Amino acid sequence: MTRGRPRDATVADRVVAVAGALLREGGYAGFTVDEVASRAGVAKTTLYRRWPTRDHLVAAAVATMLAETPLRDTGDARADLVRATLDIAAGLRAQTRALIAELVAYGARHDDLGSFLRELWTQRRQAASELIERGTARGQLRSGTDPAMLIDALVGPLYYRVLVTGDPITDDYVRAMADAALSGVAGQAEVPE
Amino acid sequence: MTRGRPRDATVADRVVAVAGALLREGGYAGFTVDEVASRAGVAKTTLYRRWPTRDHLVAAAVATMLAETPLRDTGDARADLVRATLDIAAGLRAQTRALIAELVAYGARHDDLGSFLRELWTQRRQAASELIERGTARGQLRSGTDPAMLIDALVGPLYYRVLVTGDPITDDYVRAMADAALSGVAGQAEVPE
Amino acid sequence: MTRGRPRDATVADRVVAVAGALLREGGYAGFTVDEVASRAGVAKTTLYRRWPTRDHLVAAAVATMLAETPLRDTGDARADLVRATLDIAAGLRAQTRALIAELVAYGARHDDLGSFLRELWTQRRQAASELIERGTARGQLRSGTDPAMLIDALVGPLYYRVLVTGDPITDDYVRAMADAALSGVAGQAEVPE
Amino acid sequence: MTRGRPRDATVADRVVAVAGALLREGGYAGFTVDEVASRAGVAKTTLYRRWPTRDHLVAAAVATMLAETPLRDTGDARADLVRATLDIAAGLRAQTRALIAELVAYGARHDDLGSFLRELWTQRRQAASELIERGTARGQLRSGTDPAMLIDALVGPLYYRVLVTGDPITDDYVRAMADAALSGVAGQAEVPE
DNA sequence: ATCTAATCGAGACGGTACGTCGCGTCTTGTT
DNA sequence: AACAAGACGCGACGTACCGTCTCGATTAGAT
Repeated sequence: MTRGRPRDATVADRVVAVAGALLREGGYAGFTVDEVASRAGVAKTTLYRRWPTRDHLVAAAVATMLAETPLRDTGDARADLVRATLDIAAGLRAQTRALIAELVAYGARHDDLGSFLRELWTQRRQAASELIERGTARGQLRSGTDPAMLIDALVGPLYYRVLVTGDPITDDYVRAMADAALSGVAGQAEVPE
Repeated sequence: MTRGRPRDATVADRVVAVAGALLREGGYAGFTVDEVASRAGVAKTTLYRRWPTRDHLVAAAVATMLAETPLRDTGDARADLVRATLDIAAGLRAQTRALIAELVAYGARHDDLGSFLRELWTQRRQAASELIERGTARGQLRSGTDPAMLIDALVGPLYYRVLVTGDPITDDYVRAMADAALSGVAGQAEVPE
Repeated sequence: MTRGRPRDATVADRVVAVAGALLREGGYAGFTVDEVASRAGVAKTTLYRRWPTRDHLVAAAVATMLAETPLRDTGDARADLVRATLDIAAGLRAQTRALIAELVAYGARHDDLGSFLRELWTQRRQAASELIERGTARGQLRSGTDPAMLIDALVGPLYYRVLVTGDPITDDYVRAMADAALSGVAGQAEVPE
Repeated sequence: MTRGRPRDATVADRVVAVAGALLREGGYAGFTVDEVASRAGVAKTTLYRRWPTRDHLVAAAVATMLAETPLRDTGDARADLVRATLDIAAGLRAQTRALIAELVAYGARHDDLGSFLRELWTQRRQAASELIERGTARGQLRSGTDPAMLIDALVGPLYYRVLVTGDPITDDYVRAMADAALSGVAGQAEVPE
């Protein structure tokens, strides 16, 4: 029973695309509502009708930028985890350090964006946790392995390097780190090359 | 080339103190250059003579907030490392998540700040590296341990939790993680970079 | 090309009124854009959208302060001219010397203001010129009278006293001066320019 | 019994020269104490020791800029006055309109500069007055001529054109105006070509 | 076919902070 | 003492962005 002019469905797509581009170009600081509106050929009013705040818009843009890297369960938990870690590393390398850092920062400060991002990450961790548990059940990982800790051990160093030290994350580094984590946290099995 | 009136040494201290206080009170958003200047009893001009940007000032304030956690070498490398990691965890817990994240973000975006911060962190990592090497020489850590990787494995998960997931960092968590890292990474062969 | 929200017509009036008041109170020095905005209940942004510079605003204010002295043509050109000159003198006396001088100074320095003001003055001179020509046609002024020179002779000394010497302009002075000009200049042949 | 280092006599000259140059370049607005000091190779302190205010410095600079055009008494009062008026017109043409206007404006606003300038002008008017009185005594000007009014009639239109209308001041204009003034204010004698 | 109501583009508006500029004072070491 | 150098307090300037508002012009479903 809705009346009046219907919303233009193309607006959201255009805006989010522009927003993402701006974020990549100039980071959070170079991201201006006016600029987004202008580039997307959209009035600010229209924009604020959909996203109540600049940060909401940022969140929307980021969500589409963080493409889901699917987590496959091939039956070999170790190989799958290494594979997934390599994917994450590749994703981190693809983005600007600055953008990731700023997202983290603003996520920490603004609850809107923060809870949104945390939920996004939680989803992925959940999938990984289940994969780990299946691996543990199959005896591929040491029994008693805490999934959360294993994930931290695998992914933590990557974010640490990206955000804090700025050191590069080579695939070799990722493999070595993953092997160590899987031996240390996950068990004593010899490390397969 | 005479010097002119020397800079008032007390200014920096006062300003940084006030800036830190403001940051703790209201975070990045509640941090105003005018307010800092006014509370510190300093002209904005004077302030901008030392820190060219609001962000530089923020960084300076946060840098002093990250208190030096001394790294002791008692002869027991494992125990010292666990101790140091616990200290770092305590330091992270003491700060607001947001502040650390924002500091990281500035460092990523602004090169001068970034190199300043990276150097700050590099210093600490250097000290830890030497401790690890001495421990390896004493046979307390597996030979061939790559210090950088060990440090990443110890500290990375902490920052990851603080910055990304927001999960709490209990001492038990730190100990478990450290044990895993020391068994896992400490036994790995050097990783070519 | 639609128009967007129309400008609030009351803004200009309020602002100019406040600006004039401030000028009268404290002169050019006591005139602050912030203060004008605040007293007029207007954002500084709005203010700068109309007047690109403090000086433009000052000019606008002063321009409205120079009230239109209507020039009547009663049929007696001599009497009308003396009357008008007395009115101008009264207007000059009413203003602060400084304001008029500053207005003139801005006009001299900034071309946009200058042409604006010059046009304003030209309008009045035009009306006076026509009156003079009608008077000449009626034989009340010597034939061949150059209107521009007559006006200069009538008004010039007034501005000179106000701006340069600071001597007072009594009505007697104005009358004597006008008589002299009307006998002297009004009888001169046209001056080639 | 003065002790200590004597003042550097060359300072004043250098400073005033630089100040004058700056005034001519950018007018009152483009005149900065810091810039003067820097260009003159002088410390601001030194500068403020001599001129307590920016305006005092401006006044000093202007004083040297307004070169005295000597007023000669050849025995022919009419010719001498026309000659002097032409000199003044030439002087006005030589300066930037803007600078003259600004001097007038700031003279009107700031008493320091104002009284200084007024005294400067008064001196000249005094000389002219005496010349007029001698001319009157010699019967070359109508008896009862008010010197002040005659001067106003001669010079007023010039300043008016320069400051207000912006119209040019040709020598023909000056002569015609002077003749008219001398006939109107000074007497009925026929106008010599 | 018209009425009606929501949407859209455009841009003005209030607000808050930013970083800059100039003035006149001060505090050094030097001559 | 006077000087060069330059830090300092102060106050205003003009700009940038945010989120709200008020317009006129669309654009469809309801009447």
